Amino acid sequence: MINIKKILEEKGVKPSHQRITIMKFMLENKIHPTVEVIYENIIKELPTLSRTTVYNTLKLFELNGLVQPINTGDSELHYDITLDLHAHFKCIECNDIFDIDIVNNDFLDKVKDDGFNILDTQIYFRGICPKCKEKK
Amino acid sequence: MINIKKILEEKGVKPSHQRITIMKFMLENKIHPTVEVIYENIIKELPTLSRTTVYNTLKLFELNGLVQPINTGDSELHYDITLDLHAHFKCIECNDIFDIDIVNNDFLDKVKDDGFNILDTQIYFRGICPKCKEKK
DNA sequence: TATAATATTGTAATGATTACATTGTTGATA
DNA sequence: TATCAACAATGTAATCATTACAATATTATA
Ligand SMILES: [Mn+2]
Ligand SMILES: [Mn+2]
Ligand SMILES: [Zn+2]
Ligand SMILES: [Zn+2]
Repeated sequence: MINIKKILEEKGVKPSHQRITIMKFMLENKIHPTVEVIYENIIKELPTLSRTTVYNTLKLFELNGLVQPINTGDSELHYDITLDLHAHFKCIECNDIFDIDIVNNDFLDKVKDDGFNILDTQIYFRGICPKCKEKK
Repeated sequence: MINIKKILEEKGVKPSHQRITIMKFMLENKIHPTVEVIYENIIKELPTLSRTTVYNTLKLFELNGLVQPINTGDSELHYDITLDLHAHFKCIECNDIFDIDIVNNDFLDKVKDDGFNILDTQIYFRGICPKCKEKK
């Protein structure tokens, strides 16, 4: 049983009821949700929740290194609770976003050697996932 | 001297005056421009040009494999006339977007082996470019 | 030329996100 | 415990890139 309160406090985020509930959802549902998805799932538990609070909270989490934003090119921004370097695969059939391990990151060295100071790396694939491929 | 009309026709795009001018700009300025940047640069030459036409034209180019959209996470979409697989580096100081060669793409094989059918690959770095790094 | 097909234009609508003002909550202090 | 300040949550209005749509212009065809 993880202590969500402690996780927030360690990053300097005051653990309000809403923030704890949102962080709990992120930790228990690693599906790269959008603000809307988070809102729809939590509103049952927190009937007075405002969409603005979800927007504010995710931005606050991002600012304090608790989540990272994932831009898949569609209109809504996704958020990822997993912070270590990994790629994403978005299936155009089922719309799921899969985590893809990066086995070796030698390709970063080449960029650094060329004098670029890398602060963030995003690798993103679009295509058809194994499950949807089989269905056809 | 390249024949822009032919480039468009080969992809099944009728070479109107506006489309030729926009394609010419893309070919002569490989800066990953946004719709707004394209519009601001071409309006001098085509005073009656509408922003909507630029939006429509770029979408048409994209649909016909003449450009690819580049999503850097900021509000506006960028377009790239270079279509072969390469990465992008956006400098947070000067906001320039640099092309980064991908020396080997073995990492794609791993994903394909896992049963994913890749249709598009985007690799994106954020950080500080060599020039801006030197200035500090 | 007449007519149909296509392209361009300008304005209005959309929709995700942000700004802002108000209200609510918490925690320290007297 | 009552007061007060700091902070958080809420709801509505504004923003802004993009798209939808209808009107007009241009081009191609007969
Ligand atoms: Mn992920
Ligand atoms: Mn490029
Ligand atoms: Zn799928
Ligand atoms: Zn720079």
